[in-house]
Amino acid sequence: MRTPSEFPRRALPRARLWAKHPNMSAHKHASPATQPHDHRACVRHVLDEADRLSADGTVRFTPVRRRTLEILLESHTALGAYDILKRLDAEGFGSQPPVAYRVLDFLTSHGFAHRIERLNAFVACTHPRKGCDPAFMICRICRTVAETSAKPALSVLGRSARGLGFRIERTVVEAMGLCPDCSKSDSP
Amino acid sequence: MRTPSEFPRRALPRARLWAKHPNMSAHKHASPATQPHDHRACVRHVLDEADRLSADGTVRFTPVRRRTLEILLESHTALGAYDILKRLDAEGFGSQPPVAYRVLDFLTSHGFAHRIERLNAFVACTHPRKGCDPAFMICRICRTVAETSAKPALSVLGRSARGLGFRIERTVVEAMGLCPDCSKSDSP
DNA sequence: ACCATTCCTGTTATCATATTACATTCATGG
DNA sequence: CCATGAATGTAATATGATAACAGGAATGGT
Repeated sequence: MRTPSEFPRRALPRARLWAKHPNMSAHKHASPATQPHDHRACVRHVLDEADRLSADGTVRFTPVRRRTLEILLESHTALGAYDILKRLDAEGFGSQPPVAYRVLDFLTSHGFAHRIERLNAFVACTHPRKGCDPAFMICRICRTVAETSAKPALSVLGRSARGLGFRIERTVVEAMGLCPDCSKSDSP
Repeated sequence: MRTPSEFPRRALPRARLWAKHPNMSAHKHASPATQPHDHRACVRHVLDEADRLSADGTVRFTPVRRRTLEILLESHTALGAYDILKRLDAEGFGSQPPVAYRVLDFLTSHGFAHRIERLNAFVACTHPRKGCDPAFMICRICRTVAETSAKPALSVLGRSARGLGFRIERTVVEAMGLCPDCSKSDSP
């Protein structure tokens, strides 16, 4: 196994990599994936947030973790765990499935990424914060994923759940269909 | 390969097994899975519907198909494709994955069963009819699945989709949590 | 500075879920 | 009675996910 010092993948000083006690604060939503936007700013925005949280909390953004987030952020499309694993392996990280799954578990449980159940795949969260109750629109052609809020939909569902005595802990809302671009090419 | 005549699994006369041109009609919802109900009636209700559709339409309810539906109907819990396959194999049907996946594909595409994305598993639909836009409440302990309508939630989501130029074709709404029973045992 | 603890990373092996490709059977309709 | 297409069957393989365990690195106490 190689030593971490062989992987100076990022410009950040080591000290900023390790931190504790996160305090995720809400902020304005980023532009949705399907809308034209300044993607470099969009990426920087998320990474800055990650660094900020790293700097003040229990969230430890290690090299693999941060690199994986960067990979996910390259596009707003869903990537499978093995796609990510291939990338990480090629860059000198571990080559075995648990490497990818552990990182993805970290990212999703801290709100930096979401799992798309329908695709068994993952996307970066473009507005990382707690309790974001996301709903996704997934393009069945290009796998682009646009994230919106499921809050209004969930309030309706919650009422129905209470009627049944069911206690909801988490809800998956995923709409499959065509993004604006693919919608044009697929049919009039 | 054994001949079909070796498998007189059902009491129905052969003639009723094959039919064409379905005409699924809506009817009242069955009692939700988490509520106490007459399950024998609940099962009969669905199978009668299947037979009725078999009798007048393109829907061909072959032995494996009908048997699989019966298996799914035994409980309101989600079964994996391989669980079902094991059962079918034991009863003399094929033993390879495509057997199960094809049947499940038939059942889901005709509205007799639903795929639960979160569990990679399947449940019988207790009120088979077209365009039912289901939402599910899934117990994370006993895997019981209660089906309700996602219509109200979807109308909200649809508005958001139109705003993004996204064309929704199908929506997955799955709430994970605790059913009334497991809710009691898990915590006060 | 040293050690203990804990978290993180890595490995091998295995399991679970799903599909492709192709052969055979059977109901149906000419 | 045969042609056709749908349904069923098989083997082989792809894809997704976890269990179990070993070594390394940061942290905290002394």
